Amino acid sequence: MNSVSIPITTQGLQVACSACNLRELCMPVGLSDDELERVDTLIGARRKVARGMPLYLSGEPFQSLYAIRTGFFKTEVISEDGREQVTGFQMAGELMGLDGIGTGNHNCDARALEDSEVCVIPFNRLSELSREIDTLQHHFHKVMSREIVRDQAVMMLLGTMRAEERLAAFLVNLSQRFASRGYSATEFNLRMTREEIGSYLGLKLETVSRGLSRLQDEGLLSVSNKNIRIHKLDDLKKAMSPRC
Amino acid sequence: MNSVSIPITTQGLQVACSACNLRELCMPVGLSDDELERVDTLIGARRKVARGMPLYLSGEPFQSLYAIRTGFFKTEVISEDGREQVTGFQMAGELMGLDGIGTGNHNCDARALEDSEVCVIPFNRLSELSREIDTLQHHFHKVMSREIVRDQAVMMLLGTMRAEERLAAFLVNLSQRFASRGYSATEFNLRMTREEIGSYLGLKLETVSRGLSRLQDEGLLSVSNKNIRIHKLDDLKKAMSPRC
DNA sequence: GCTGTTCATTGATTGCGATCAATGCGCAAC
DNA sequence: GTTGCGCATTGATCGCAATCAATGAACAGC
Repeated sequence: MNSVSIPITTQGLQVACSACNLRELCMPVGLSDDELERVDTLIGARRKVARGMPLYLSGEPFQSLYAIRTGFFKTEVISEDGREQVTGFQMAGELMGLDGIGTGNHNCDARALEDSEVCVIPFNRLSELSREIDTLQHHFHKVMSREIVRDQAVMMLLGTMRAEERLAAFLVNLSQRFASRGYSATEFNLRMTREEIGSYLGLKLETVSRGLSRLQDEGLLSVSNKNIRIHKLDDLKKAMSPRC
Repeated sequence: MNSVSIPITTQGLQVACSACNLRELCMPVGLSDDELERVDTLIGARRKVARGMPLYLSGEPFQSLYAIRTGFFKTEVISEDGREQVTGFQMAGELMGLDGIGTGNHNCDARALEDSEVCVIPFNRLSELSREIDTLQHHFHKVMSREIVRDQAVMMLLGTMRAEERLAAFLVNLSQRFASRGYSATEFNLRMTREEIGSYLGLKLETVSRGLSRLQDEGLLSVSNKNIRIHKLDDLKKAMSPRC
């Protein structure tokens, strides 16, 4: 039935995009069979990244984008004066490396928070192909635009929200992203430390810890180390707003 | 000598991109004459926006990008619970509206801070043309990527910097952008109110006011209402780092 | 000219989150 | 099992920026 050839890489068996279970997340819909086959040629190789290891580092020459197949990443910016800021947490189906296009070098570090695997997408090939396939071009533009909107939402969070509101917003966001991948919206394991959460949310790790305890005391959720169990998702959403 | 036809719009005389003095800022370099001519056809029309008026509002259908020809804009996000956050200030040569591509609707409000004029770039046309002209495609991708990097820098600012450091970073950034447009790096007029600066930097307007007074007391600059005169640009850059 | 409004500055006080500090838990190495 | 280390929690205190409040300056409209 499926006549698409499955390329083999040194990493092992290659799963073509057309057969990937993350297809709805990273690929545009509405491609013809012919187009799908060409998009399959986009993926240069797979790459495994062990927990704690970098996918790329700031300053490295930018060549490729990366689509996460399995695992969990963080991206962080380190300023000249040594300050670190986690700028995002990425999970399966999400695209990394967009920040490198502008300068030709990566502008942040990307590190695996657990053993992970990514699809390497040579940017040259993507550019070529998106010139030929309208749908792919538009999809790519959408992905970049959504990244900008996401960043603006984080700016709003950092600029206007109080510690507990930030925490609630963070958890609700994670919940939704797990849910859209078919996992439970109400129970999941955090892959990052309190310190990394704090960096992302502009808080100290102690404040994150206290905030989680507080949400637990209010009965909205249970925390056990990295395990989160949300009891009242609606109330948690309300806790994102002031004067809850 | 110049055989490019100059289209006329209802707004008055059209200046073609190829003849625009902002060309280095918004257009890719290295286009052939033929390509330049086609890029000239990108601009649908000009549009004047009076001070205080919106260029677009959140929720409106996204059709076009806008390149600022003259003037000054702010973009702001308004959350469901009514919180406002200024996400950026834009000046001549910069592109607005990228946030609308992802959803097909604008995701923030864009308002003129002074009487301004923009070039309207229908997104459909840009997509088509960037499929034909590699250089244009790559330039557009770079612009989007730089926007992402810029947003990450703001996240760093909001997440890790203290009030006075934020203010210094803000002023240094403005200074550089004025300088790259041929204006003075050390004297300029702010187009935005203290409240708008505060919203952008995650501070209250009083804190902005105090911070400026403090920088003035330290002899780094002079403030007179909206007029800023920087005396020690190097020291101001140092004030962006902790323990100055 | 005066009046009203918006914006900016400055002072006094409060409160949230950072900092400092100590304890406890979980997990890997041996 | 024991040791050691990283991570999380909780308490006490401090400091910066938010808040409250009042005054002053700039500017548009009448």
